Amino acid sequence: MSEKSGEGAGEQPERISEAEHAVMEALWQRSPLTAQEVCEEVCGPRGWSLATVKTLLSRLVVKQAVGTEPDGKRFLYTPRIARSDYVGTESRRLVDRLFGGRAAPLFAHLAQSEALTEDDITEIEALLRELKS
Amino acid sequence: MSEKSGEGAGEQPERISEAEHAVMEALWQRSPLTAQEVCEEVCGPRGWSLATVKTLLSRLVVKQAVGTEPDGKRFLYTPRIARSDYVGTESRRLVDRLFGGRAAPLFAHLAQSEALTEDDITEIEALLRELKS
DNA sequence: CTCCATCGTTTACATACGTAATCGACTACG
DNA sequence: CGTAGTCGATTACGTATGTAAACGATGGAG
Repeated sequence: MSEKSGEGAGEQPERISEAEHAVMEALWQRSPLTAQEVCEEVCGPRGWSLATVKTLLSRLVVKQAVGTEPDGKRFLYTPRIARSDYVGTESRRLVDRLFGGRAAPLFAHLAQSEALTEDDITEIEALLRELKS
Repeated sequence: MSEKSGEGAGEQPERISEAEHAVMEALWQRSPLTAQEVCEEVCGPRGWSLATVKTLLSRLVVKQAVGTEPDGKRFLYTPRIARSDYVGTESRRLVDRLFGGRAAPLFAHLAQSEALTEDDITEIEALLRELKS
């Protein structure tokens, strides 16, 4: 029994692609949703057809990123992973890949490239104050 | 003449994949390098063969991310895009995709997920002080 | 001059991703 | 009860990516 059917503990979640992520965002905003409803949220902005959304939803179900609950003849889809977890993983990946795991250089970069607004700075200062207490 | 041969101005650079990025890192560290030398840097850590590195280098040349300079019978490869540009683009993408383009929420997240070390905090404080002057 | 080591290039192939049409089942309407 | 619409599932297909072997040119060793 190498490991296959049991989901055990160390199940590093499968990667969610960019298109799939758009679907996740819709579900994180409001859930459960039907495929139709998800489409109403994302098909317009992305220029997708309902078929595309269905495909993405299936793939997300396979990846265990969303769960289904039968509702009559259709399904209701719900996120199975928290947005904060996803965001955390993705952020970490970037910081690891580009900044050797250190957050300060990322900050420095955003600062230099003027990606930080006045508000950002104010907010970050507040966060820092909070962290020190 | 739709647009094809001329690189004009608005050539948004083609996306660099993760494997390709590892090669770029080697070149950013030291360049120009031969394919062999790049392999010496990355083949070990990633478990790649020289053939793989050659493929990645060619693809990067096509994407205009690295340039070549003949040196006898082989080529010397040099990055054609600055690491800071790449890092900036990738950071921006993440911030846009996950934090609505605002940097502060990213920091809040890193802070909450304990991705910020004491040193990071100290450093960021220093950067903030600098920004305000 | 001949042969081998090496180059870069070409070809290969599996998986992932983006995007969608089609299909079989089922339900609601008439 | 038959039929049209809808649902999830299956199949499709092109490009990107990861990973590498095969190939043809060529330069250096003997």
